[in-house]
Amino acid sequence: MSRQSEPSSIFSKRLRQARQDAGLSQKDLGILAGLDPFVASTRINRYEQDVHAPDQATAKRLAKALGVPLAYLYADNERLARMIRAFSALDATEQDRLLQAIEHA
Amino acid sequence: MSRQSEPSSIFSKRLRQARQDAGLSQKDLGILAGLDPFVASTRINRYEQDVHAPDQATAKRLAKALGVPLAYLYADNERLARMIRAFSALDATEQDRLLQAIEHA
DNA sequence: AAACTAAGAAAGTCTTAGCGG
DNA sequence: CCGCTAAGACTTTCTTAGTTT
Repeated sequence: MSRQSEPSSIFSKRLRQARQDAGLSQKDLGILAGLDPFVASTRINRYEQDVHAPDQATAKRLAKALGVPLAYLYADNERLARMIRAFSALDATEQDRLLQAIEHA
Repeated sequence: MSRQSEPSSIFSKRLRQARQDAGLSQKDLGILAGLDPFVASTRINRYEQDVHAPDQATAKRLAKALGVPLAYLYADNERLARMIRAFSALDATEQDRLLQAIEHA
């Protein structure tokens, strides 16, 4: 991961965006996700800067702490990102109804 | 990553599922994704068994080779997985129409 | 307080060289 | 051909200890 002058990864950008939307500091997000308070700030910072990438278990805990589906953190275009968040806010019945509609379009 | 008797990660399961749906061998998928042919089979195998996890750049190339959005490989429930695939098959106009409908539900 | 960084310690992945179905 | 695996080489992340805004 992480070459010098590359654009930030999708994950990095979505993570920062979602954290700021949630009004959390880097440290607070890390703690919420179950990281040791002494390392929380450093680790979240490195993820957002795309210097390091978390393993899948950590990514899952971050998504949970942020109240977004894990898949949202990997959505590589804005429409898909919006769709994932909106869809996850629906209840099961509405999700099923929507799937029927889309899959038979 | 990877403890002995844990269930496979979301990524592992979706990767295998998508590869089999595409009718590819582990080796062929790896080659399609740009891996060195000499290591392709081993690496895809390790990803599917959740022994190792690829970096984000590799995950992105795998998704592309499989014809699914990167986010699909991280969808942690079946409804969301189906939604991501169906949505990504729509053209931009239809995606926008759908977003309007969902976000104002 | 919040965001950020360097560097050694620690933990991970990758390549090579295979086995068995 | 296909799926799978061990182990040393190699590469990455993590913790500590800070600086900067």
